[in-house]
Amino acid sequence: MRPTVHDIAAEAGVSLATVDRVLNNRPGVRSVTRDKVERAIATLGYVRDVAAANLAKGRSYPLIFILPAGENAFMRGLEAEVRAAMARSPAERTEIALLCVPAFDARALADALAEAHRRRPAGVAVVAIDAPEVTRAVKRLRDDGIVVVTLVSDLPGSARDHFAGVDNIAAGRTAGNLMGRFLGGREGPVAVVAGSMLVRDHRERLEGFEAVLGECFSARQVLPVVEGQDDATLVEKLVAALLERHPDLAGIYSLGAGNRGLVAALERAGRAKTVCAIAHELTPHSRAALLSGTIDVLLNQDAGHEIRSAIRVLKAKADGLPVIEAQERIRIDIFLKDNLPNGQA
Amino acid sequence: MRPTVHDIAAEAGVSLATVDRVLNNRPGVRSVTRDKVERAIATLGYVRDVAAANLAKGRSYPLIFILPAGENAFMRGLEAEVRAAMARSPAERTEIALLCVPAFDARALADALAEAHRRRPAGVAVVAIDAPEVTRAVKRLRDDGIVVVTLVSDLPGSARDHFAGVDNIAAGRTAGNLMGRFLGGREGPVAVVAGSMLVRDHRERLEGFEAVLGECFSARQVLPVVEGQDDATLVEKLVAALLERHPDLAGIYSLGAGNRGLVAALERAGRAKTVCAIAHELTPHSRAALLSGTIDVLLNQDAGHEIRSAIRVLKAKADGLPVIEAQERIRIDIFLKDNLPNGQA
DNA sequence: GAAGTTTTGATGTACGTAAATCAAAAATTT
DNA sequence: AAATTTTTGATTTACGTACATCAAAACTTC
Repeated sequence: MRPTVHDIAAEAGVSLATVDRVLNNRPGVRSVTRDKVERAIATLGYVRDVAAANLAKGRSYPLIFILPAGENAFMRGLEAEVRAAMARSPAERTEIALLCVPAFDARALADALAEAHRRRPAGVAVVAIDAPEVTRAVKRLRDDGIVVVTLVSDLPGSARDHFAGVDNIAAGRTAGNLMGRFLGGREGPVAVVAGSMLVRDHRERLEGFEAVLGECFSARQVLPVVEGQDDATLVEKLVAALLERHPDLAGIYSLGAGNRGLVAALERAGRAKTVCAIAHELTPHSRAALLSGTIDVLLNQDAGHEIRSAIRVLKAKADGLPVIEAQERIRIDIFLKDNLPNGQA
Repeated sequence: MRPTVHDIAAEAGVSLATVDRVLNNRPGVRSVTRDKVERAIATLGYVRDVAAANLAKGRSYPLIFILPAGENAFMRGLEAEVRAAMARSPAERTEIALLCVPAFDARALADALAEAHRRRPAGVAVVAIDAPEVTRAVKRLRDDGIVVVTLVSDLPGSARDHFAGVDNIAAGRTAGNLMGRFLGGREGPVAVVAGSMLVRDHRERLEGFEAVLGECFSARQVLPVVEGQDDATLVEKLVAALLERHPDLAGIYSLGAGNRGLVAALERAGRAKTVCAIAHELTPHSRAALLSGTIDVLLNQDAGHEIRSAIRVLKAKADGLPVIEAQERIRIDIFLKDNLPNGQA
């Protein structure tokens, strides 16, 4: 049977109250006594029953999630996962609120963070934009003891407690490696379509992609990146222009959203099968394009894992508990049409 | 505030005892009364506080894990994760025992299952061998109400409750797709090295691999599979022979263990860079070979996820609770040298 | 060694549920 | 209508921890 507070009180030869004082480091315990108790804890291998402790404390965790608004299917997937987490709230002792702000708008995001601050939650999860006012807003939250986790796109210079997202440089490198190998000896340049260089994840993916092509496939020309604002209509226009200007285009790496536009442009130009397309995020559209062969590889981050991980980390950090980094690592899923899970998304 | 049993008693106009009878379907409640209570539960949106319930019940989950013995690095990784779970036992109310049996020995495995049966655990997790005596042993466990989860390699015809492992057909198909694309127009046949056709996961990977090559890369010759018994020494001999017999060998798919032998043979023959090698499971050796370029792609299943998922499922099923299949899906990790996590394994 | 301070003990209540007991009420049968 | 059975209520204890209160003991300080 696992030891309880009573057992360690008996083992240490002190009262329950003293054990409690040590465990919850309340004042009024001589250091000799404290040592006795701590030795008893060690020898018996006592571990606090977190469930019972939470029950007794009646603790709950008010959390705020801040996501970009708009049509971006991946972000809407994230939102769906946040709502699923809300539905689990009673069981997880969380009280989750959701704020949506215009995409790529640092000012609006900073305002949303200030609003979140006013509500005094235990923690905030935010899809960050890499801008000074955002960094400052995060700092103010942290100064008030509010835990901040960045989601999907990080804010490395800031005081954020944790980043729940993939290693975007590695993602870009992976795309570069696959693109290089898939193209093999085939001629022609490679294009890159991003959402915006304002967000760090897109910058990092580009950096990784270009690095690998430069290192390992230096014969391959990479065209200057174009920014589609994660907007399908704009992306379609841009890709159509690229296809027209470069009849020998060998590949496209779409590292942001708006893949409906990418797929439409490729198919309309009749180049779906000849251009190697690598894109990000599994959505109903990108899934269909992968199965049809228009997209060759999809890199994905599991939205459900990201949200659940963020919540675990927020709760742990709010309690001052350590986080097992290895367990919270968000993996880069690589989907070919052969390993597509047949369920959701 | 979330509703408690008291609230639903008040709402339904019955006593606490009656609510308890309904919640834990104890006998002695008229169906009219039961309906009243259930309506109250629905209108208040009551959700049982599982933590408090477990506390009150003092429930614990005796579980048994059965793994193959031997040098197989992946299996030893699984074992390490089981031991890590044992260390977490006090916090998770589990009591985990570990049995190791000789690999590829159906008889020994059936005996181990019988031994597990004798110990009357709440659940058993087992790396299955696809043999009638194993299926029968699993059936006997199930007939006694013991939950059975297969791990890594499934036993589809059996009564097992759940499979915690990857879709091995998809894994084989993925390997086939990548092999086909990586080789591009290059000449030469492809070899397949398995551990044993006795275990289902190896058979399924082979099936998927051959299917994709047949469907999409039908010009490519696939040599007959050779079985290395997951033994590095044997694998090295077999691969060395393959390399000698086929000077134009373009690729090798190693779908089992013993990759030390694969790497050694390739490097000794000076063919490490010219033969495209795709292998399974991230271990210290395979990781090094991926980084050095001897192995081109590693397919991996996360041992930690598998063990943790198996435990969650065993506990849930032991309580008769539903399992969220999507959440328990084990993903196929595809590692290139660019997206290798820098931590463990 | 008396007064003051700090440390410790004893005890009780609470959290939300499980499970048991016994009495009371309601329904059923005769 | 009495006897019997079934259903319901009231109450208690327990799980392991948190937290508060008050009294008793152990230390200081002068």
